[in-house]
Amino acid sequence: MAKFNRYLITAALPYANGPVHIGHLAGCYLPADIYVRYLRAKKADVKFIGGTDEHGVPILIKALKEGVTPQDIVDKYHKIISESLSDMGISFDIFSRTTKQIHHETAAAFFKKMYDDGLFEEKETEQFYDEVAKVFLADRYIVGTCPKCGNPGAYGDQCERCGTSLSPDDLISPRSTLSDAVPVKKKTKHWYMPLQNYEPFLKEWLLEGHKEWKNNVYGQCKSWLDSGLQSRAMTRDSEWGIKVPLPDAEGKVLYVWFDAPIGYISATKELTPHWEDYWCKEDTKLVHFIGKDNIVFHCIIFPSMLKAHGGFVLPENVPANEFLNIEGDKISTSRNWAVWVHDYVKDFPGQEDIMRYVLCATAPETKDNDFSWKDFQQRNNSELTAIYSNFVYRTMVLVHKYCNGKVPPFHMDVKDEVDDKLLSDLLESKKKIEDALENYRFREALAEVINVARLGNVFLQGKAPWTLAKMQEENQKLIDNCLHLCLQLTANLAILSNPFMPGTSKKICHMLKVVDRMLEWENAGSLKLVNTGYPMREPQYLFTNIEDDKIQEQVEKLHAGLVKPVEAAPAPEAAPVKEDIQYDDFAKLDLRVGTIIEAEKVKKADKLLKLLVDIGTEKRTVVSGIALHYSPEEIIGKQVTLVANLAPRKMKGIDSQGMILMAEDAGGKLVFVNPDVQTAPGSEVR
RNA sequence: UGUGAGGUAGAGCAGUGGUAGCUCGUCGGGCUCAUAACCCGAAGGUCAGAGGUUCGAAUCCUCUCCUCGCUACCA
Repeated sequence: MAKFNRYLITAALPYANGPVHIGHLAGCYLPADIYVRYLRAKKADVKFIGGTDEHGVPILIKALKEGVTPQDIVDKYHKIISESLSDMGISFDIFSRTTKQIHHETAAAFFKKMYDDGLFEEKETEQFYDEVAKVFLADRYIVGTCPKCGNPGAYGDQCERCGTSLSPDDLISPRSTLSDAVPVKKKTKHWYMPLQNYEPFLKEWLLEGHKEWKNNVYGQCKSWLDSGLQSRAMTRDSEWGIKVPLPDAEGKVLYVWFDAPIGYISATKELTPHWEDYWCKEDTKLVHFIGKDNIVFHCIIFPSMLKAHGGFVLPENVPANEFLNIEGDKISTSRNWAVWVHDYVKDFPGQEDIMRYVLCATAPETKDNDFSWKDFQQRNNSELTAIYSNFVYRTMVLVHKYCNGKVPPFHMDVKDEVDDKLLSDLLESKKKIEDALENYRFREALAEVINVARLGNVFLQGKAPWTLAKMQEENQKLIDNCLHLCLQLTANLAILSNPFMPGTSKKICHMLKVVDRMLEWENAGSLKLVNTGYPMREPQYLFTNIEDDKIQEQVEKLHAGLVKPVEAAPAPEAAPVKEDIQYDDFAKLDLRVGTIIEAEKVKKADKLLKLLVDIGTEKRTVVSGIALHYSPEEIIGKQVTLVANLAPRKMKGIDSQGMILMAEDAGGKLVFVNPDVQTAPGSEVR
């Protein structure tokens, strides 16, 4: 740590088109805040930067749909998001927004510098355009029928049903999601950043220089670099965003992923005139806290931008977390499967520390993790209440009972090895916590904090002052020593848990009547935090048990809020009937009834089943794309209709001798077309 | 399709070649200052599966299975 004289900590800018949920907290805001509070307690020079990301197409679209301006949307969500985060004690030094003037200027200047240095490629391409809504459409905003699986709700970049990567050109009957118009191709010019030019730099800086990064982050970056980078457009056609600062750039804005990370710089500028100390001096440690969805932008693209522009420090680490699930299911804002932060602070006022604790304890640090209300209750009741709060409470009660509510003296003459052990255990825990925090292992650090409370309970149990008190006069010295140490340990707990649960630490300070300055990290491990003879306040509970009904209420609320997916997307009308054919055309088809006698999945193909079909005279091997609708076991013995004279075709190396007829509904569900009753295999269909 | 991360006791995790560990939960005991809280103890695991290297494998190699992500114009 000696290498660095100041810290610049950023947390991903939440996108201002909706509120934040606990997945956001667990993924980046909470770990960032814990890290920052720890650094502040160490009296480090640190700035904690955040803000809302307010540009981009989704905001524009949301505004169009709601009939308001994009500014209305971002104003609304900036307010909700910043209040939610501040309610949870996320202690940004500044929480800015990318629609601010200072950011527009900073981002535009950044772009201009790169442009002037000749670092962009100018390319003209054809993009899809919605002539009704008068906007260019990202692939995502075009829907149509998937050519592979027939899903009528496939997006222009991917079909979510069969997982195929698509381009809008592949879609059958593409439509704009905005206006339903048929997209047309239109020429447009953009500025591309040739990321491939930065490969040598990235390989050396990241792959060679930062092997200590988390597995998930490092692996992801290595995967990108190994497969080779390519040019990426840094501008978009849109009215909502930062205008491209060039003369011939009407209707062009910066790509949100170009402007958003520059938001960290703009916000620092807004915060302090000394912003350059944090961004441009080599002895600054820059750390980006993000969720795993942001890895490439923060580890590949933004560092390349910083390098290209020149004069900026590069991130020292990017400790991205994985995703948090809720009650076993992915968080989904569109289905409203989420625990919203603004709901939590309303339903559990003054109990932010419980959620901070639970989210840190179950944070998805190495893999996706699950949040459940049952777990929330259990951790509160058995860890925070039973171990932590209870230790502090019983200490306070005993001090009031046997020591008149004042810090008892410590008598050196009756000190024993158990007392010494307590101190050495405490120092060891402190070291473990520091080590874990400095290496972004927040779960581990927090577990060790609880362990300190556990040490207290073991100590208290072993000394049993309530037993000593049966002969209080002769044992007073022993009682004093025990409770003196328990009080010092309580004060230590306040320091050690402060980064995680600042509200709780404050409560302890209040009870012990000490000033907040005691919470400075260098005081941890000291046994001189409260002074002999000093009176304490009345005991108070730091945490109380949460009853089943309160948890039940939350679970019900979660399920009640769940929005059922709209059945089969915007159910398109049945496909129009094709043009007439003559009987002879039809007669060319040889359709037979067959019985499936064997079925197995085709390896390395999600959708294919290999079938053996008995058509009386022979048995045919047929590969059919029905694996998503039928399992092999359930179809053996079923009768089907087979196109028997279809030219054989190899699929996945298997010769498919025919095709099974399927009926498909508007939602894309496939069912067999088969005889009404069992019919002899080989029967002709006409 | 390729690729990244992950798969260890009922749950959540640690463990990179040498007797499988921690927390919660469960069960038994102790204590009574404390919020049915605390303390002590026990049960519970063919370390996803198969094969290989090794005196020895959760750990190294190969293959397979499962979960989640990425695959470049969603942010």
